[in-house]
Amino acid sequence: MARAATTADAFNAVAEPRRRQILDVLVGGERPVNDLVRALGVPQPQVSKHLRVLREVGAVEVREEGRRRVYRLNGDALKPIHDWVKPYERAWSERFEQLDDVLEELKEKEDGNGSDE
Amino acid sequence: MARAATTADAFNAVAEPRRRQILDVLVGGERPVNDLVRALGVPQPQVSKHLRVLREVGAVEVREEGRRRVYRLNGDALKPIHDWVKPYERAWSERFEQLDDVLEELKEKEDGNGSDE
DNA sequence: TTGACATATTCCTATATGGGTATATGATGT
DNA sequence: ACATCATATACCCATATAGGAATATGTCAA
Repeated sequence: MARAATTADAFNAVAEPRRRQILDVLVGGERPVNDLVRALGVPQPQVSKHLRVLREVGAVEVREEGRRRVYRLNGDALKPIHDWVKPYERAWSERFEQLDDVLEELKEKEDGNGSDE
Repeated sequence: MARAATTADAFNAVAEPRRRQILDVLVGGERPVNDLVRALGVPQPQVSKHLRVLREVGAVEVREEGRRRVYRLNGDALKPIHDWVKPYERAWSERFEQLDDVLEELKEKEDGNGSDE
């Protein structure tokens, strides 16, 4: 089997740097395709193709406005990524390390006295 | 050009569900390969291959212990993902939406009086 | 209608993939 | 030395890709 499709889920969709870049631009508000083309400095067909992928995973939505299509962010689609990576935060967060120290201390104290409950 | 290598960065590495699963197991503490094989219910060669990818992006580290290799998590490698996705949190967070309401209110108040500075 | 503009789609190609299966490497105990 | 356990690697294959280039689709303005 090959790799999962880029459109399989948000994880696969945002694995591509250009697509993250597009989303980063759209955080600043909705934009027509041409704005994105200029912002990324990438040929228009590629931008359209990336937008298709983002659309398919629900990360962006389109609105037709005359001859242009205005894309807007739909951050909800990224929630699974956030939720998944969140627990790993403790690995690099000072605050969590300090919390770990406190918990360690409590545990030692508990181990000290045999009284239970 | 083809898709970026799975070993290109953490984003590409964790796009594969099995690899996220492996990391999720390792959050609970270091484990030899065989434990992972049983935990995932996947043939051993596949687990070893996924571990290779995770090693190459720095998401796990190995320790040799007799004839087994004990893998442990290195959450730091996932920080870029967390950092990237964090700003999108406001899209689904109630708390941020409420903050947005407050800011909106402040903005309207400011628009009301023409006094500047 | 015609031409310019905005966007999407199609066709091409090299490439890396994940799964399956078999085998290599290396350590352990007897 | 040997069989066994633990892990990694090699090989094969179908598949989806990202980029490039060309073109289709659709809208506006004169």
